[in-house]
Amino acid sequence: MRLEDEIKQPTFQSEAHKAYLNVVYTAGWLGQRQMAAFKPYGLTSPQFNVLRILRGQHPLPATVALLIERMLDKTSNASRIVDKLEEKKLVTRTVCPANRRAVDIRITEAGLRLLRQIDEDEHANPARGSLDRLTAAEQRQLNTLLDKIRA
Amino acid sequence: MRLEDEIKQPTFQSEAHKAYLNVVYTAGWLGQRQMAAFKPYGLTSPQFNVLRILRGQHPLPATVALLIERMLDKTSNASRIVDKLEEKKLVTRTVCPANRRAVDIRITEAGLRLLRQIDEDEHANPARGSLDRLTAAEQRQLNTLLDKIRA
DNA sequence: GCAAATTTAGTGTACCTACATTTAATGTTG
DNA sequence: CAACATTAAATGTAGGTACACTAAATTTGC
Repeated sequence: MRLEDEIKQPTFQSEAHKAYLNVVYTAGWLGQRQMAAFKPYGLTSPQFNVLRILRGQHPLPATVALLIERMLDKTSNASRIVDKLEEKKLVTRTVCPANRRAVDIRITEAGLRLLRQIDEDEHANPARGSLDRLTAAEQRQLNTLLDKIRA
Repeated sequence: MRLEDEIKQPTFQSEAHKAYLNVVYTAGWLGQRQMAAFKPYGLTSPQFNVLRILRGQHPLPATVALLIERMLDKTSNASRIVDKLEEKKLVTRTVCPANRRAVDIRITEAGLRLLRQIDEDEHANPARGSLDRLTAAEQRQLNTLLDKIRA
């Protein structure tokens, strides 16, 4: 759907301004769909993303610093997201023996089971599926353009 | 900068998945820059966006419903954003005489002055300027691709 | 070897989003 | 016109982001 119609704005100052609003609006649009998709599993998007990073490390632990490095949102508060996951018994936290400042965070069996269940549900992530509306060439083009914005 | 490097992930499941992450990551990247740019003026991004909508309506009032319709984030809580702007005397709220359920929201002179000041500062919005790294043709291409994602 | 700097997490506060619920005014309809 | 439904905004609560600050462990440098 055209951005003009979605935010009821018939014209924009410039194509650049429209592109700016379009990136921000589209990310929000995708984010809302992702949030709704994870809700049945009792997870938020940031919680899901942290769990995925931990699965990627498994069976090695991750530290808070490693999570931040790999998260989409660098300023998100990984500590508090891990708090929520720990309350739900999806991760464990233990002081790192080699460096007692750091904390070893590990995904639990329950966490792995939950991710497996989400993976198996084809409808679990309609947000990611939206990208299939683009051809492979268009997806590459989009990646190139976005990388260029952040040059 | 390449997404791979920004989130320290050497490969992705698919080009579609990478494109998905790229849209979300780039929007966050732009959002952080916008937020930092408005900070010196004591505004947050949603507050700025609401002020701009109100200036667009000026001297006519807007209702909360109209703000939501035009905001980038449809589920944001316009009422509470208007609360903050009202505290700062940048907008006024009066019960709409024609429909006493609705509230007429208007930008004040102080609000108009603040927006003028931000407009005049060329460095006020580095986020929007990032889009100038794309050529006009690329900006159009990006808009087309993003609109297609939300088809 | 010890004082100072740095690193690693965690905390406090303000603001925001997501979503359900509430309150009041207005429409609708038998 | 009274009962019910709908509309417009506000509120309550849980979780998240932005950013400054704190506390503890470790590293660095004299």
